[in-house]
Amino acid sequence: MSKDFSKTYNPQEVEDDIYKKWEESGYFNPDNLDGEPYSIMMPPPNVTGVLHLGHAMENSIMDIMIRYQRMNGKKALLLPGTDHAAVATQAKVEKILIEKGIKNPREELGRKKLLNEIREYAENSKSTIISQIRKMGTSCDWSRLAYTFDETRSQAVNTVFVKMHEDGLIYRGHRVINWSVKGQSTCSDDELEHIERPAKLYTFKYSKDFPITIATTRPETKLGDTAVAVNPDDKRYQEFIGKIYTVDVGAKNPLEIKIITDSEVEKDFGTGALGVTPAHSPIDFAMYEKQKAKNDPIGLIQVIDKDGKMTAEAGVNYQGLSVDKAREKFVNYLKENDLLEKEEEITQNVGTSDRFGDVIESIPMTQWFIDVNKKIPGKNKSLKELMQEAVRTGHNNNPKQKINITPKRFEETYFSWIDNLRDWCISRQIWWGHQIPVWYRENNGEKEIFVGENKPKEKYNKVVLLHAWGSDPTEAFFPWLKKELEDLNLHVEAPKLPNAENPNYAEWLSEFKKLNIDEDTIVIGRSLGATLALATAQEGHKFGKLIAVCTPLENEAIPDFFNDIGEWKFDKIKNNISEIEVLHSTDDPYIPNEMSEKLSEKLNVPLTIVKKANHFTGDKHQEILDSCKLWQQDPDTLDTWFSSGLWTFSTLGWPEKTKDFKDFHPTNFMTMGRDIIFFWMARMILMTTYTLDEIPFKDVYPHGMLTDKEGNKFSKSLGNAMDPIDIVEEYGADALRLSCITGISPGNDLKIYPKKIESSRNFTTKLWNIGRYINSACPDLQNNIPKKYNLTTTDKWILTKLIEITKEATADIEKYDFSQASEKLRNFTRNDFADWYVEVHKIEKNDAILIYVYKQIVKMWHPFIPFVTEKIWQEMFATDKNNLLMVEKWTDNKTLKSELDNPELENNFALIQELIVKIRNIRSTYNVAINENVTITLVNSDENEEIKENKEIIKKLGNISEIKIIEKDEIQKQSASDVVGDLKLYVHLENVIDIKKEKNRIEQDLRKTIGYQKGLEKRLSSEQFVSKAPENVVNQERDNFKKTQEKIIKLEEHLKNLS
RNA sequence: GCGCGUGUAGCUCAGUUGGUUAGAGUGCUUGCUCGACACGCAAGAGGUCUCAGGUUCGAAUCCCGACACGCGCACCA
Repeated sequence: MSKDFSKTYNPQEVEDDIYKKWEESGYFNPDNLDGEPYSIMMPPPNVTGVLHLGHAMENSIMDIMIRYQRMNGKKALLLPGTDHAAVATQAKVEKILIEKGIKNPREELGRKKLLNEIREYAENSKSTIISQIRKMGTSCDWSRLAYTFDETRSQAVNTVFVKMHEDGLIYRGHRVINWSVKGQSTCSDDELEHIERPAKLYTFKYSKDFPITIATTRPETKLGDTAVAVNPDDKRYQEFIGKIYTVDVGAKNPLEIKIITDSEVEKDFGTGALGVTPAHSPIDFAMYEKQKAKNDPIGLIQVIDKDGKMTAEAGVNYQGLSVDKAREKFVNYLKENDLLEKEEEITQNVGTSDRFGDVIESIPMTQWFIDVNKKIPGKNKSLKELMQEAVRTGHNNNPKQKINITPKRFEETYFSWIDNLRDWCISRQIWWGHQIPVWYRENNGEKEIFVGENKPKEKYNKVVLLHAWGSDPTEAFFPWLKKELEDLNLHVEAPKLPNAENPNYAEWLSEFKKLNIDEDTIVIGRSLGATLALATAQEGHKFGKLIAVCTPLENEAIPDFFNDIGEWKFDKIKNNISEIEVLHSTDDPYIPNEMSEKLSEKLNVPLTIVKKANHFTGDKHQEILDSCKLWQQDPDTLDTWFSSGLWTFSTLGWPEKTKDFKDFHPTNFMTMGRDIIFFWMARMILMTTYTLDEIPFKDVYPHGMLTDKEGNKFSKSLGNAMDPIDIVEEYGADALRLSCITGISPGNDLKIYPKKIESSRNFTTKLWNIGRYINSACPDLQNNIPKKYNLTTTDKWILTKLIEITKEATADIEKYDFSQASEKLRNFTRNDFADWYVEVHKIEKNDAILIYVYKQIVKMWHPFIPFVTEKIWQEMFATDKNNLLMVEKWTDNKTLKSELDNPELENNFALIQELIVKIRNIRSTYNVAINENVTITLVNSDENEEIKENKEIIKKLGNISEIKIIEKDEIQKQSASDVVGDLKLYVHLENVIDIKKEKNRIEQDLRKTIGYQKGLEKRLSSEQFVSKAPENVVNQERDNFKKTQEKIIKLEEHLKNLS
């Protein structure tokens, strides 16, 4: 095998090849693995751009788990995917378009074009994300790649929506919702970001003779007040309760203010009375509903509209004003009328939209909601209760279906969130997302509604738009219409008929015949366009429906045209067109009303008069669309978390009954940013327990956020953003991965900075270089430990440690303590194996043990730093080119012990180590150069066998030329001395010994030792300690005392001899 | 306001059920090319474990309080 060991490991040169090799092996795909299934669904990154460091951490965590499980013989699946991220992506693309100069993308582009723009952006982003995930070495199964907005996932969304609707859990309701004026959409309670800002609190009366003073920070909303609420126990206001006062504050109508009670009102805050504005405050709206339930209703007046402007209800003085202007004006009104009592500066928390950044307005609207409190049919449990149960006792109280959250404290956070949870508003007015699977149509004045997984079948599926006078229908004829119709997924043709000046019937007819018009077609024609359609029907051309708008049957200006049509035969027309509607616009400047009247009369169909069918205005008029009698899908889209909530099972092909679903659900492990516990984790639990009657995952690990060294979150605006790919390119993916998990503790933030990454990189190089040494020092790398072998002290020591560390690292990974695991492995690899065992190997040359331990180390490191370990494996240990480390067996403690087959491992190496360190210390103190010969004398009174056995090691590592061992202590002149366990050490330093320095050194040691001994003495002389502390502790301390005593004697002796 | 987390070496963090003289990485000092590694090796300095109280024979660890920082939640009109 070729050995490719460069001096430093170059990740840039090997990572891509290694990843390719893994991918081609097929082992990313669990279908090619055996064993028990183990699954993790990757939290799908938003297609709003590129991955950031947080994703790198998430990928590291998941990949450690999946590689570890794969090496443990599991059928391991890490399923990758991306999230269309509804509002986030649309907001992002709109921002880009605005920067490009498109002022109002929604209006200027329309639904279809804007969606195309977003789609294009999303696709780009997706492919970037995928390549980034590859770069990080994540071993996910690309053959199962999913996207929240693809066909399969959309099917799951619709299926769940319909099921919830059937169960009455999804309803359409008119309620106060959170409205972003800037985004022109609702948002859920969780999408609000509360920010603190200074505000003014105004205390005032509605009118001079109104008996109660109230306070508010939003005076302009007071134009919509319908009640004043006081605490039922408040003595001050008893006499007013139930009374209605009519006040005129300048709104359209005088306000009818009813005095009501509500225990939520705090007596001690402000005046203890609260002006109730049901339309513009969720709390006030709740009061409105409570009053309604009590059969003591209060009014609801909407004074702010969707654009953040005052409505007509607010009165002529306010209508059309912005909220801020109206506030100013209203406060002025109060001042002028001497109604304002107080004006105070306070700080206030306002909810802002987390995506659009503007202050959220509370507005009453009809929206779709998920009822979290209603009992699910057949369950006697609400969605809230399902969510609680899964984490508290297990789904259906089954402990095996219990979700464990690491760290545990997040369980409380989760429960308190559920306690405060209100019905979830799921409809959004943005376009990028799953359109709500509800269709409406107008049928004979009746609104029909259809809720289903797929669009109901249309009667007609094609539309042809015809205009007159050679105009381009897409420009002159209702410019919006083509777009609207196409948005309904219809095939639309809009041909321009020739010869504008003098329309020629024969010519038009031949053009008409080229069109693909049949019984599935609706023809919408205005003026001569419609006339032409009638004429062709008369000639025998059959089609589905004609909507004739302002249609002339004769025209003096172009007699030839009508002459060529000939005599109208209305019976024939009616036979060939299955449905006809006649519309006339009141302000069409060209076609007189009578024409349409005549047509409707002749055809015996009603004439519909519409406003503004003027082809020059482009104003929408719903009548034409309604006339098509098409199913129109609810234009709203679903909250993005609706689809994310289905992620653990929609990714497995549900609602199809797939094998994947059977094998891999519930998933074993899930991780996500701590910040989306509510958004996502909670929603997955809700959706999955409801839909599948099982939990989505067994263990969930919400991780903290990555920050820079100062603890700031990474962000573009702060300018501290680090691109994970830049890091991969500079330091390698392994270094990035290792940095992302060293120092994490569950749920806490983690600081990451270049020095840390460098340090991780240095470690991977270290691991590589150990391999490089072994590769050059050991002739046979396939050398296995022989059946019979004699272990030296060092062998025993390193194997004992290996067993210990294997046990601990395994346990740490099992409990998701990745940092602990890697830290232990790092210390073992560097401080024990490299610094000591490898050095000893240079003397003892026990290749088999060296290789064995190294192999285990490389295996254990693989989940953390897969590239360098795989490369080492390929260079050193792979038995053939298909042998990959990624599917080698993770060695657990049990197999390790049986492989070693040596029960008598023990640790006697510590003494040797200490001795060597002391020798080095003395050498260093006296600046003894390496090439200078130094000899030592050891007083080995207790005949420590290890010393004799390991003389060579002491010599080599301590750089000693000779060791003399004596049994009885004799004063060694011209030497430095120390005490190591039972041993006394003399380092002979004939020419360099400095009595003063040596005295200092010993005295310092002595001082420390005596201090320690005194502490021991105190403890041991305390009767309390001796009688109450456990025996083993007391004995240990006694033993320590004895040893310390001996050490002190030796040190004192030496000190005496020095003087 | 309520809740949670954190506070240990200059910096970033470990520290198991309380039990010797509190550890690692990094930085710092000193010395080094000894069979791989200067992205390295060796030796060393560096800590009132935020503060105050309590429980205990014994506290970085458990309890109570204070302070600082961070985060989450909240309807103070």
